[in-house]
Amino acid sequence: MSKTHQYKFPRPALTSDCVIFGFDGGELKLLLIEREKEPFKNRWALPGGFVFLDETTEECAKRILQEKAGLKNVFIEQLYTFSEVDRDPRERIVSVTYYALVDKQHYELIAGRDTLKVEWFALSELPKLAFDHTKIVKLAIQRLKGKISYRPIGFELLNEKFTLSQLQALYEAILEQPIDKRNFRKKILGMGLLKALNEKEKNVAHKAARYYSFDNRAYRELTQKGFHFQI
Amino acid sequence: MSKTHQYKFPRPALTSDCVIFGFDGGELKLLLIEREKEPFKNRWALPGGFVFLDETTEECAKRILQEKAGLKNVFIEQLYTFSEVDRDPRERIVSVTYYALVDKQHYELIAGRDTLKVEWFALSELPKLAFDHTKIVKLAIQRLKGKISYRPIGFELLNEKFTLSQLQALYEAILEQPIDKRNFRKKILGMGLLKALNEKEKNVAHKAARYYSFDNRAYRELTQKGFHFQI
DNA sequence: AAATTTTAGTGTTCTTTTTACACTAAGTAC
DNA sequence: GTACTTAGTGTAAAAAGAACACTAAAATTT
Repeated sequence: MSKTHQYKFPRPALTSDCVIFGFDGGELKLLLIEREKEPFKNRWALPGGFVFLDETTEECAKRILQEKAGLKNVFIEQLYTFSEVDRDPRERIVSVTYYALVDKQHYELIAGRDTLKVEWFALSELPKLAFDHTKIVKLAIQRLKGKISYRPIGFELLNEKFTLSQLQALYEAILEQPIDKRNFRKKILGMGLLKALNEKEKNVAHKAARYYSFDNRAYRELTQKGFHFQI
Repeated sequence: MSKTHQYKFPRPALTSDCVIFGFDGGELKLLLIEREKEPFKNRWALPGGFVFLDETTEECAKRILQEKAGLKNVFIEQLYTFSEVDRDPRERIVSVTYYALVDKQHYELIAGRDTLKVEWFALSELPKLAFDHTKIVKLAIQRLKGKISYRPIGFELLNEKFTLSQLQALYEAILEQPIDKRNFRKKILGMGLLKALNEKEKNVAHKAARYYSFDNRAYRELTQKGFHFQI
């Protein structure tokens, strides 16, 4: 990359912010960090940071997830780019935002390693957020709600093996509406995307449910044949 | 905005590029401009330009549409942010892309006003594009194809008044599949989103079709009541 | 060890939506 | 006024979605 053609325009700074979703079996949660510095010192915020010259915005988002929340190998997808001129009081900052879906249980312990204060908040009990982060979160929720029905991304929020009841509870939490158990099972099993495992729940005070896992390979094959996931 | 907190990181340049869709009654078209300078001199490209400090990326995209293609008051929506490190051979450039839907007929004359060479290309006959613009176009087509069915954005590609056959032809072109005439009419009229005008086609060598217009007000009201557009 | 509590797991009927399909009407060109 | 072309219309069959209630199995309590 030669410097000879460098553009002279003053440039907005470029950051990446992440909306991190988790699911605890009953409710959707968001991972937030507490800001240590001004502006918005001590306010909760989305983890974010500046995009370096040698990384894509997605790589940046993944780096931030790792550095600020201890999350690794996580599903992320671009959400939207926010560019309001006054979104940061210090200077012009454009943010390419991502949303991440993580298996909360799997990461709970790792999340504390960094020195920052990191906490899960129920969507219904979000604190006031720094910058325009509330707006970003709202869009992320809307996107997740829209996408969960026609793309099999919900599995990213669950353990690799899960029961059908857990899966249903997840859909009910995200869509914010009850789903008929029999119809749900009929539909999801009818797609042929779930592998029934020879394993059941243990130490539950009721009939133990069978575990299933998402069959990624089958999904790819079906998709090629024109199949469309739809809950 | 004080300069005291300015970040020292070297910054990617930020641009905005626009994928402009038009419809000529039979086929989807794309508006491209020919590059006057290196790199990719004389190659066709998406209109684009640098984001200034005092404008959002969306305002930038609208400015570019106006400056480079003579388009004004156009429907645009953010597509995706492309940030591959090597997408421009000169230096690191991140591009926030938009797609625009325009009534091609309405703008045909104005488009030539700028000094740049500007031309409509059928999607099936796109030339080799500069930079990663082919990738951007592919994503835009995919997005349009996905969105046209559940958001009433197709009307942006038609004149304010249109016949049902024109509307159907548009859907068939975008979805790349034939649609049954009677079922299409039943569905679209059943939504109550079209105002039947007291006006018919003129100078056509066959039965003249009635004109309709999209009823934006009805759409907003229905949407509030939980209605979901769906073709 | 019997009874209680709790969630897992299963089919059928009715309703709604989607699909498939063919003829008459109205305008212009010749 | 005949030919040509596209507009405009309804019904029946198939598929998908919605509504609904009981038995099975595990741990806990009595």
